[in-house]
Amino acid sequence: MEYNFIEVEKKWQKYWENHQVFQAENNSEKPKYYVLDMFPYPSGAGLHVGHPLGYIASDIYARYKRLHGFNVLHPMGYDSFGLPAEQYAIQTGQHPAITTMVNINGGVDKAGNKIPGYEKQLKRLGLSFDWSRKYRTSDPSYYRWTQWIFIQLYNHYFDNNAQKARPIAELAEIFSKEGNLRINAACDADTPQFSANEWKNFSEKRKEEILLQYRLTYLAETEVNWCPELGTVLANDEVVNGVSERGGYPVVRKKMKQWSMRISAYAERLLQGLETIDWTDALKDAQRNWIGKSHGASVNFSIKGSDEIIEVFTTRPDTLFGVSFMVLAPEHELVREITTSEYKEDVENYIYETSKRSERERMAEVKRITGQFTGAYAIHPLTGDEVPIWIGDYVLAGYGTGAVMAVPAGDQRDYDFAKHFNIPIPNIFEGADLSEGACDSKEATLANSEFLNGLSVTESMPKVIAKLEEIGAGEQKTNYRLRDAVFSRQRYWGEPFPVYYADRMPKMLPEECLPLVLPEIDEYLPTEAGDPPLGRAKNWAWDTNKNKVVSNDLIDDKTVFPLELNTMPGWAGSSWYFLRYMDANNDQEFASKEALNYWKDVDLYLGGSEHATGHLLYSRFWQKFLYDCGLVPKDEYAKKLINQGMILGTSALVYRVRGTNQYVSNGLKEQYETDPLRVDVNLVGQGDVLDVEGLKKWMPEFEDAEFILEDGKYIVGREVEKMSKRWYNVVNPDDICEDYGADALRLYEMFLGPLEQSKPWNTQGLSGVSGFIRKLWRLYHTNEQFEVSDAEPTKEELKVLHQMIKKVQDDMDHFSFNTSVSHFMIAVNEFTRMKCNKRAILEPLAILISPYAPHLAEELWEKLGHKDSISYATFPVFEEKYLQDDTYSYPVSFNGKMRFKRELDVSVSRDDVESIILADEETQKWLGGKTPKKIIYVPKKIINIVF
RNA sequence: GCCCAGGUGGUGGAAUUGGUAGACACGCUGGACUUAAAAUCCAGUGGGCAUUGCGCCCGUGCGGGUUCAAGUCCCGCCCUGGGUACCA
Repeated sequence: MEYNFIEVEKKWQKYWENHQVFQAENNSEKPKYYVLDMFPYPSGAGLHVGHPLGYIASDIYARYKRLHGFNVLHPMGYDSFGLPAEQYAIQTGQHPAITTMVNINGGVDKAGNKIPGYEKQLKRLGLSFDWSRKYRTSDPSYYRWTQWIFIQLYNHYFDNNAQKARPIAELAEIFSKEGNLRINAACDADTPQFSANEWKNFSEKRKEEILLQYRLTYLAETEVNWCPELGTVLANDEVVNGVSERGGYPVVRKKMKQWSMRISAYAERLLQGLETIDWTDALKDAQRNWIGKSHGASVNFSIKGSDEIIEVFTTRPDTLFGVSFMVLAPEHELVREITTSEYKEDVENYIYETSKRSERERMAEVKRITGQFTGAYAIHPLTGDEVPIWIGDYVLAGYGTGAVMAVPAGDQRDYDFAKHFNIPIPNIFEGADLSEGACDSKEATLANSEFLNGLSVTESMPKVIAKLEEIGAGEQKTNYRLRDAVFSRQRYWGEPFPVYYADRMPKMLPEECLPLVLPEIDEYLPTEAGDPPLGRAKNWAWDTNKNKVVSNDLIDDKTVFPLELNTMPGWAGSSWYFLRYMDANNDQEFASKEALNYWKDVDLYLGGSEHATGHLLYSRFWQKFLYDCGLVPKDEYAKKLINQGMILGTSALVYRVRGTNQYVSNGLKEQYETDPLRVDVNLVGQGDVLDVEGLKKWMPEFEDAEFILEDGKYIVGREVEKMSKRWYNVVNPDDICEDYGADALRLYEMFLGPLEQSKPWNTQGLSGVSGFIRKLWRLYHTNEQFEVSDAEPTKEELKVLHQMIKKVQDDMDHFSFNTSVSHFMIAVNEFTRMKCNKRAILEPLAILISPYAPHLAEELWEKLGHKDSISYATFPVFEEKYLQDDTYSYPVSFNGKMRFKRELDVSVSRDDVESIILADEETQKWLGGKTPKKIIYVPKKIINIVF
């Protein structure tokens, strides 16, 4: 009886579902283990073979942990709010909720395309998810808590001294006692200073405005990335190379009133926290760079004829005597104030020109130097010299203070600017040649710098900072690149903010009124007035008496107020989803204290590295905030994180002879002038042979094609590139499950190579694991009948078994799934050779392999006479004694080159080894009469003779 | 430019602390079975020289070095992939 994977896989998937085999317990005596996959967005295109790589790896680990007696939480759900479903809604009018449902459960889209259904595809892979904890971020029962967390953020501020969040009510208390002069809290840059008395005399609205400048989520006029094509703002991590990450549309800078998250307050904690978690260095580095901590000084320059001062941040305060001009960002708030009438027009023109240029244009023209003198002068704090103030777009409004002290001698950008505008370049370094460029060496010695002359960079830093502090013109300062994250999206398919506006000030809905459910609208587009799509909702007002959503007609701004029209960004729901899995069906809290304290954190988190500076930073921030509020037990939520690599496609190329409809086989293409064209990889069989008839039917353009064959076959060219529909190189896991089975797919994806590496997919390779599965099956069968013997295993058989146990265990510790698969093959080859069908070997073998090929293992387990699922069997215990050999086959090397082997007793002494080896005929041959200088003997490793 | 990861047969990769380079597979070649093909099984397969037998020489991106011994460690380069970019 050959192994029928189709039937067996169906049988066990049904069994697991019916018996809820993988349901995790929230109160268990067993130790917990939480294995999490990154939240997928269920797209209509469905899975390709690259997607399940991480799911398979995490599933193997989860199953492995169950075999070791852990209570394993291994959940799955959907990050279902987001742009693609909404873009589809704009095009077709289909509600994004329906699109999302179809994408998850399968069906047919508006254009009649068959949608495979994300969940069906996942279930076919035999993944041991606890489906009872499944949810979608677009479920009101889920986003109710996203809204709730938003309110908590709104109700807190960040105490810089304590480095933690505190209730905003405490802050108001402090203000009424001592104003804000002494408080050290994270706030907007333009927060005014006031005394207790001033505070008391502020109107209620003014007080609210000021508190808003401290809240961890706040409404403020900010410079945002506006994407006109998508009709929404985007966060920094959603903008890649000046265009939107999704769609690649241009992004421009724009000032808008938006909700923001004060993530910058947590910059230091986010940085420090990295030290405590086991994530890859690449990922930690990416986060460190994004946070961008730098040490330096803030220096205040007064302005000639003005009370205003310009504060700059510099990492090189030692070069202060080299300042020959200042540059402000065009958006800097003081620009208009300080510009002299003479330069007003030029400055206005410059600001206008800059604002027109998109981020992308600015980046593309990095080499273009632009700027404009303002006519104003700053006063150098140490020399008293007058320093001209310029504006230039190489200074970014969002970093530091949006102003720099320019030291052309020490900074290449300042140097280029000075050269371009003929500004003097005073040399402040001993013996530096400034004819070609700035001297940015940290080894330089200072000159022309008064009390710093002759000092090195490191020596002068503290001196100059001390001086600045002494005269009150500056201080030591640490700066972070990390900026607050814009949290509003002018979109429909996202969480509504639980916010209404009274007298244009935001007010939170009462917590008990959540969720605020997304309203129905007629079209998923902005309103004619330019308001976000929610502006189309007819019932989108909040009645503060009835505590419910009512018709807009009832708005009176006394008891009925308009609701917020923006929605939350895609990352809102994914910033805390890992907590919800702990208690997914709780309708009283986001998760119960008991559940949170039992599961605590994620033990293993698997996902792609593309989330390094987005999701993985935001979610750490929310976790830290919730931790500060005492709502979660850990301030880092994922102990260990692994980034799985990408599986690349292997595109198939045909070569069209230029100007004809003839296609020439790969081996002959050099004889013609050809253009390569990509064709569907599914038309290519063994040996890269193209199914010519299939190609003719595939697309009309090939219908009348002629083919120049080699050896009667058309051989395609191959190219490795990203798996993508447009390259026709997408391989669907459903097809693989159909042809080879899910177990074969699981084994093969792991066998392909190290988890973290990118590697190309090649369907041909599947025959290897497929053959292995059959071979394994045959071990348990004789003459097509299941048959195992109860005979005692031999020493040799036990050795192979225990070698495998050890290997699998070690590999698991290092997440080297690929080498385990190789080792299964080796062991099965060995047992086949030994004709071993003993229960004492085959039972543990089935358990060892069950995380990788669970369907096959369950079937064998049942045949072995077990009533329960193999998922909760006990992992075989490794015993060293079976590996111990009496002899070892030593490689004997001469000057490091291996020449022959000799079997020696492991207990033999060094002296004996030397005399045995020297007496050997082969040794004498290799020595050729010379005397050995030295004999290296490493027990159970090597013998090396040096001569 | 900066940061990170990587470079081993025709291909994917193995060699976990320096100790037999190329495990395990794919592919390819030859053979068996078959009318034939597929499937299956067996053998060979890093390159070169020799194949009359032993065998020998060269080989882990390149050039140096440390060591009895280097794919592995150190120094200097080259290349590929990813991230990031006027960050003061």
